[in-house]
Amino acid sequence: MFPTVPQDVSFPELEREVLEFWKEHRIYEQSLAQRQGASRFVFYEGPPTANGMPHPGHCLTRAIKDLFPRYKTMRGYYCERKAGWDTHGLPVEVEVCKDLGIHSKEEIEQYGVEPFIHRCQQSVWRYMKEWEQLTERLGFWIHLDEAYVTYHASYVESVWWSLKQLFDRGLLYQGHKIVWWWAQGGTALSSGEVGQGYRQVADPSVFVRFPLKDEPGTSLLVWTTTPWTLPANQFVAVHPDLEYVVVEDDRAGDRLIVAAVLADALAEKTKTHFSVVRRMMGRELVGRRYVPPFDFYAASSYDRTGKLRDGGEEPVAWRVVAADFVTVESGTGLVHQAPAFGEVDYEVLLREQQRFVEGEGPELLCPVAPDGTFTDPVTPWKGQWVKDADKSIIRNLKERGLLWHQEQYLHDYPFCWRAEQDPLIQYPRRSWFIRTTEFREQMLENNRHIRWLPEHIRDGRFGNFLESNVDWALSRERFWGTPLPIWVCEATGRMEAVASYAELLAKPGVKGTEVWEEAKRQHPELPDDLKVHKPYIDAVTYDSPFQAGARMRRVSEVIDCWYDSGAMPFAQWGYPHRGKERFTEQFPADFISEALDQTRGWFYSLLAISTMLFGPQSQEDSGERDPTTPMYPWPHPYRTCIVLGLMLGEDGNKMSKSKRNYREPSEIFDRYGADALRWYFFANQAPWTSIRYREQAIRESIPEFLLRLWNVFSFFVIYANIDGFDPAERLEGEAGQLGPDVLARGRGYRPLEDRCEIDRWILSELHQTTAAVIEHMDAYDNFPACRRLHRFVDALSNWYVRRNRERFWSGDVEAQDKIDAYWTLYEVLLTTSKLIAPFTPFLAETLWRHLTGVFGDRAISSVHLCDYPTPDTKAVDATLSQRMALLREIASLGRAARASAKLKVRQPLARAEVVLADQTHLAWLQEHASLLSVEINVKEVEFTTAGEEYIEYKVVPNFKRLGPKLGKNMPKVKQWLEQADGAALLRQLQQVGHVSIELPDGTVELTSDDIEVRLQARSGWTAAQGEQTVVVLSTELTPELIQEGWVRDLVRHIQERRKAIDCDYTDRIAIGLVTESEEVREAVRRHEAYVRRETLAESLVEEALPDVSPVELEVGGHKVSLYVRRWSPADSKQASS
RNA sequence: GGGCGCAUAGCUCAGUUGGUUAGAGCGCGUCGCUGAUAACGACGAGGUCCGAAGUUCGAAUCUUCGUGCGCCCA
Repeated sequence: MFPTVPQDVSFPELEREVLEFWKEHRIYEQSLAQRQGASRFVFYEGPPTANGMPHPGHCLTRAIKDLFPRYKTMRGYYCERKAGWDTHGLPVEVEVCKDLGIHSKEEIEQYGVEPFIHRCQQSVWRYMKEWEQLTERLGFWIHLDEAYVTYHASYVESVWWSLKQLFDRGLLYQGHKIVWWWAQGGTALSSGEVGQGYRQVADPSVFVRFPLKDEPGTSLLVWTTTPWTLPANQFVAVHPDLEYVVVEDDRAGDRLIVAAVLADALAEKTKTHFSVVRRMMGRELVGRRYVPPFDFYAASSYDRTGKLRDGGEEPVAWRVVAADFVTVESGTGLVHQAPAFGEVDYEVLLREQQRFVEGEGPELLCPVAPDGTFTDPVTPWKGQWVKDADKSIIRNLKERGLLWHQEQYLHDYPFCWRAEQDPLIQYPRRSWFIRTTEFREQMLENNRHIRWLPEHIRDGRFGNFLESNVDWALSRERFWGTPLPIWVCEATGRMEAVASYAELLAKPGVKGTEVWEEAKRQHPELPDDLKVHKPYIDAVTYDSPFQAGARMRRVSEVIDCWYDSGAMPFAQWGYPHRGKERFTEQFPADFISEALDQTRGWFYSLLAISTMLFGPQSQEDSGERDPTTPMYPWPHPYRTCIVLGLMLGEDGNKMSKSKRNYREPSEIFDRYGADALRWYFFANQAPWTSIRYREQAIRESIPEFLLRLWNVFSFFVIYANIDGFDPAERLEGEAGQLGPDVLARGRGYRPLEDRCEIDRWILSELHQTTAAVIEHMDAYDNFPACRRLHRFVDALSNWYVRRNRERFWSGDVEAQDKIDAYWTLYEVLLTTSKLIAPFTPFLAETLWRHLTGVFGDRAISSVHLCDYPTPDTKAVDATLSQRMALLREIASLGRAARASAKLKVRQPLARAEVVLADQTHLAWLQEHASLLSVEINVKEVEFTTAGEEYIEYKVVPNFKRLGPKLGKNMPKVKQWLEQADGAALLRQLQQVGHVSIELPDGTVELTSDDIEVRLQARSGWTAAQGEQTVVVLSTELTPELIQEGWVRDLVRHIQERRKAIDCDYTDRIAIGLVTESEEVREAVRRHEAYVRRETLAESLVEEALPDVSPVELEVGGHKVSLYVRRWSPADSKQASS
């Protein structure tokens, strides 16, 4: 006996049982163990941060990450799944600062770096439990207890090793980076933080004359909203392809140069008039020298020149340069450049520096201290906060006659998100860079070998990003991160990188390790991982190899945590200090997947680091590639990457907790279950389309798929139990995975070819589905795979079971046809549970365990330990599938025809005539008329291809075939066919084999392959038409047919009563019928056997049953009182006596 | 401002190499079926396939331009 299937199934409840089963029997571990030694399928987990709560978007990522490893495992691969956590970085520091109620770097230092770091380390795990619960509840199989953690010492040391490689190859260098700087707090802000602090303010907007050096009386008119940056001016930028004009200002009488299109608007500003003197393109201005607004620097070096790389000399600064970013949206078309205080300006400086021989080009001029006050040589405002100096600077310009115009300008400007009064400024900081630009070509080449899904990421978003690669700004002036492992000689400034803590300890004259030892003594609970972190690592110094007596001290920075995550292919194993073998086995990854926002994040950091480390030596590396570091062919470190779309909330906005536009994942699991959520993700759209999270759609995946399959399963169990069909009792010995080979040993299991057509059909569908699912999944395309599964379950439920009910519920228990039906459905259900296992692992497991439990230990205990089914091409019968599809279409037309005649299906009809466009399947359909007659409840079905009585033939060209042949004549042929007599045409085709059409430019011969026949029902018939078929119904009703309809109505009412009085499927009943209608009584008498068979009635009497309350019905317009009660053993005795 | 993507039924989305009746689910209405079925089936209403131009015998599909939205960057 199969375990009884619960009446009201609760998927969440079943899933909890499955989770317990998996845990108790370590199914995941077993699934791995049994693939030990098989080819590997390598998966990398992109580490989430447990510092924030997981939301439905994370469920999608984790569901996809689970799907393919499960699939590949069932397909025979060995797929390890090591979890990971991203633990470093500013977000963690910010959380801790929030708790402490502090903000600035200074405040952190006051609080103490040491206790601060301790708090960071603890804060990392804030939502760990939620993440682990979600992971497990979703059914994401991954080794959580062996997760890699980016702050762990072994991880940090791996990162150090990689950085030392880069350092030794000359790929790490120091430069400037222009950052958004909070001067009062002494800290840079991340782009996220800057984004939060924008607000609209009015700033001074000034138009300043920069007189041309060699053309007295003519000035560049330059615009800026940050007057305080004017003392640091180094260039003026123009757009090379923009037209500029020299104008005479009627008011002032001097000449100005501005962008041509802006001239009028500018004149308007000062109510003056410009007369154009001369026109020129921006590029003609390039190189012209001007007098800067202040001479703090120019006084001493205005005439300084430098040697250019391609020969010649040029003044280093205060000249016009070309730049594409110049626009005419506002200002004058000439842009003041202060490279110290603008990121774009700084790029201009870098570009200029590139043109000069090293050391000869312009230097960065920065007369502002980190606290935001002016320094030397800007003596007049020295010590003043730059923003406060604006007014005084403007006054100064005015006094010297350089200020052409001044106004207020409303724009968005960032302020510190915590200290709202403090405007941020762009400010240069010393920073460490990785020379990634030198690997641009290699990264692009590597990228070309990656399989991206969707494809456009490769040449689109990601490719473009690589094209415009800039050096990776690696360092962060923060506290909680991987310390940059570079030690500097305090005397010579020379540096070296260190690859591990052990290497550091082995240095001569090491001191400072006691700081950590002391901390550990005081707080024994501190994890040892902290010793490689600030502040402990900063205390470690050693003797300089560069100068006797000098010490080596670590630089103060930590690194960008994106570098951490990109190092995971080797750092997760602690490579190369340990785990060499693990690394080699698990590199590169076959598959990774994250959301689109990772293009510039993890996808990039992985690719960049791997390309530099494990790719060939770049031509410009100044050092030597370490020969012990392996080199890999492209692509690495990942071969396939599914880029998931972003998930929006219910309202179409970004998911946000405060907007409550989504429900917590845990609640979704409780309401609908993990399978419902997973199926919603997998089966509703390609994973890379951005999706709108819809709870309704999650709910719908239950009836649409899960429940539909469940009902088929429940149907099978109910009848198998009633009939005592027990596969375990029919099958001796080992049952294993219960594949076709095993089932074939079952008693009564007949080879496919002996079974009836509909059994062969559903198995053919099953194998076709299997083949298609495998094909799609091998291409990482879960969406079409799910559609095929969905279609199959629909066919199973709505055709196979529906059309085979009688086989299950009537007849001899041992009849071969019935046994065939059981074996067929059993096999289909088993295979289906394997097919869906990677997608909806819980339902699959429940089905499997219910279906195979009867075998006890003889069968594999979990579907996830089975192999994925393989299609048997011999079982596939494409013609049969096609024919059955046609039959289903005809049935559907039959129902449509009934509906249009308002004849309900319970009313039997005498005849249906099916007219077909061609006779290909005619004979087959005739053989299956009975299937149809039951389905649409007609006594007789006839098929014909000659139905001119009911229909008209319309002949249309086969466009796909004829198009290339006929070309421009296509419309003429179409028209000709439209006008022709379809029936005559068909006759001619059948008899002669072709028709000839005369066209102005020749004759066209058409065979029957060149045309398609469409049918159109003639009016006046109860008919429904498809493209190739018309179904015509005979609507004439005889008294016999009407009576039969009544009886079927009655049977339905009785069945409803059975349900209402809670009868078991096999319970017998007694029926009493009381009606005044002799016609109804006669109908019942005539069909008594049928009624009793259908309703399992032991007795059927024309009187009231004692002690039973009747239900009042109407049958064919006649009142009927119906009495139904359960038949009891006592009744049997009475009856027999 | 640049890059990438998206735009198809009231809603959420499919639509295979261009082929002539553009589909599904949900929702709505009508009818039906049901002793596996919180189901299911049929029918109906609902579409300028974002707009314009082009290529083609033929365009939701290819090209160009434009509009709107999203994301990333500036």
